[in-house]
Amino acid sequence: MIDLKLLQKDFESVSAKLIRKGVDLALLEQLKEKNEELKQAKVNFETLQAHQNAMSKEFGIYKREGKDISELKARVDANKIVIAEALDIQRIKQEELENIAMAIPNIPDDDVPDGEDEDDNVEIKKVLTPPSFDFEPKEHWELAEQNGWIDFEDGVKLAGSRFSVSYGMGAKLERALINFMLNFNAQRGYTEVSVPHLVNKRALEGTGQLPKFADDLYKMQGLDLYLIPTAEVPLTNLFQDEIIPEDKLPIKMTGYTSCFRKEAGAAGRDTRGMIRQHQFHKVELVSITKPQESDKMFDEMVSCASDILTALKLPHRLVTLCTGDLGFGAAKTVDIEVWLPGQNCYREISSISNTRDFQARRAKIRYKDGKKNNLVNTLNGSSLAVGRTMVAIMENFQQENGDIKIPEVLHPYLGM
RNA sequence: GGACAAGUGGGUGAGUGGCUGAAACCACAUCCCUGCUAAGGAUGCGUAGGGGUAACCCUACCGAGAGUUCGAAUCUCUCCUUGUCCA
Repeated sequence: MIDLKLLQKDFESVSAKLIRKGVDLALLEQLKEKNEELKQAKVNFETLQAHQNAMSKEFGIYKREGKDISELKARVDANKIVIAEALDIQRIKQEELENIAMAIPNIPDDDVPDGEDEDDNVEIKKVLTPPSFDFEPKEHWELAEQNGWIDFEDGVKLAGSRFSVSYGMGAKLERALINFMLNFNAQRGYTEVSVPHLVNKRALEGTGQLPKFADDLYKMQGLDLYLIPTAEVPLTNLFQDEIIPEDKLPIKMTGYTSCFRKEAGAAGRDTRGMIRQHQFHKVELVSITKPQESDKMFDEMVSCASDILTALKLPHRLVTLCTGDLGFGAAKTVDIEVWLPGQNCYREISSISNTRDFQARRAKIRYKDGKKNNLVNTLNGSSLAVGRTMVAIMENFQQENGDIKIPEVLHPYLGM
């Protein structure tokens, strides 16, 4: 959630920044107005309540002194009705405000480039050179089927389209990649955490998936439980409502989970293969820092993800997302795109975001800054999406006969 | 799944209707004192929101929500969590 105080105080600059991200000015003006109205309603209610409390105190004194209370009671009773009304108004205002505020995205950082969509993202650098082939490189689904690694039909049989089943070396490679990535992250100081794959509504509100993106989530029927779309949700919400001692910061976590996404609105995109699945494996990084340290942490996380690809000898590039492509909760995002020879293009394999205090405000994650409690900054990033890493390995290391060379760093994990 | 019990501030823990935002102790912070030795003393110490230049004042919060009452940590109901016993 954005800082309503800041919006109130500095409407011009906050709204200008949000307009860059495509937020309607009228909506922001409405938000500001609602905020004022709520404040008014609160002051009104609290004044009445204070009056009521004072009278109730008198009551005690009257009783002790044996005085007649009927006149006082009449006054108190009358006030009660007024209070109830004032409280109702306050509640309605509160609800109206929240409905708007929870749907406003994060304020983009000043150095985020303007743009409409992914075409306007800005490349930071390329790492490693894409391989050249003296034959026509195949796409991963062809290689996956030819090697017997992945069966897409079996996924359909069990669940439906956009599910797949891995076999033999395909399944082993998944497991090897997860282990390799977790160990890699651990070496960089990230504590491995194993979390539930189901979370409640509060957690999803905390990280910003709800209320706005309910259609992308799988919900358990009749229960307040959702399948997680990313480990970012449970990892970040581990600290929901917590006041973290200053010396515990920064907190660096890594975790592997399956991720579940309905992919609503993605119809027709990447329907073949395993680029876009309803269920996929991902190793995630989540960090919690003081505000002044989050930029440094952000760079560190980008490097961590990039270095994993380098260790796997996979060519990739780093791009800064433009305002139009930036996610709901992110102030800044760097995507890592891996080279896919079969598709002859770079495709997203990791996304690292600094949400600043956007999630912290929603999830009430704070730290003690000397005497005061301050909101922390939360960051998250994939390191990496396992399925897409498999795709990259297949396409980059394919031989003319369809065989695939396994990257050396994975050999120990595969008993090779 | 059933029965019973419990859920209070960083921790332990008191508190069964008003003088309790909450005793006491511990921890913590600042200051003071001191050669009789892991000492003593003073003060401070929850969170969120709002008002005031400020001293300060107001509102809410004792697992969550609803209710009774002029007034609830304290009574009632529902839910959640934990513990113990049973299946």
